[in-house]
Amino acid sequence: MPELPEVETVVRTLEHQIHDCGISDVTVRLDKIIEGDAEEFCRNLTGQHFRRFARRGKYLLFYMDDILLSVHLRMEGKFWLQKPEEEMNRHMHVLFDLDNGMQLRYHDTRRFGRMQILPYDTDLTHFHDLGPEPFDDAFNAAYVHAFRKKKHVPLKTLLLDQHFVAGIGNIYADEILAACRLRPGRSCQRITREDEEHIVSETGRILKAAIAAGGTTIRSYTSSLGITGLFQTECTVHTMKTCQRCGSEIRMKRIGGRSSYYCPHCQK
DNA sequence: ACACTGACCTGCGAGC
DNA sequence: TGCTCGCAGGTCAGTG
Repeated sequence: MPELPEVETVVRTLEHQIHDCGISDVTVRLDKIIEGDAEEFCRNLTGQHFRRFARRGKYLLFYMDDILLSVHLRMEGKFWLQKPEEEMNRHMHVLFDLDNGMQLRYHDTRRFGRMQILPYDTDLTHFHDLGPEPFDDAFNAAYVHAFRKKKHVPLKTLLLDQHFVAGIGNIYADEILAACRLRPGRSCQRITREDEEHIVSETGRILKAAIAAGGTTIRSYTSSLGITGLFQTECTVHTMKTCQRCGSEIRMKRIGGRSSYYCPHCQK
């Protein structure tokens, strides 16, 4: 369940670990992970180097010598940097042999993740029709106002809409709404200008704090091989039993098919 | 045109 | 103990 902060953590960790590493061979063990032809994918990547590391929404972006590799981890995708002789399991679907003797392994129990080769100069502004990055100036109260006025959905659904803003997932959507004291089921038609400003500021504040928390684990990663996020660090409502602010019992309701946690006392 | 639902997948834990 | 069932959730195709 990697959301923006975890993807950012993975990007930074990999940049630290495999910057400028070359790919000597690629093995695809599960074709469906690859968008397009798997053999062509392997051919295109062989001989390329990991030159630059970036993120757009929940997409990992690896700029190679003259192509772009985009990876979406979806729910359970993870990268492992291991020695080729280390034990393999049935969930390791794509293997990148590196010229430093290590192997970068893509692990995904639920097989939802996807990888794609794109032109180096792919326009990221309209990439997968993603909305603005949460830290971009384009994500401001006026933008929230204009977007939400066209929609008739609960606030939770609005925050999860990647066309609205890129990178928020189920956990942070709940946390942002708790910080704004807004119920996830509240219609996005029925909020104030002040609420719009809160949504912008709390989104930025919470995601930045989460990235900073993810950053602390990067250090522990240097001694470990798995690259996963932490992100259950500072939840106030999501999967909690009682509200951290008032002690009320947290309620769970399904909104837009997702479980949504909120405090009935603090959130209106 | 918009909003909603189910499919994609596997592993895990609750309940019988 | 061993089975079934529901849940976990990001995204998109399909439906109303």
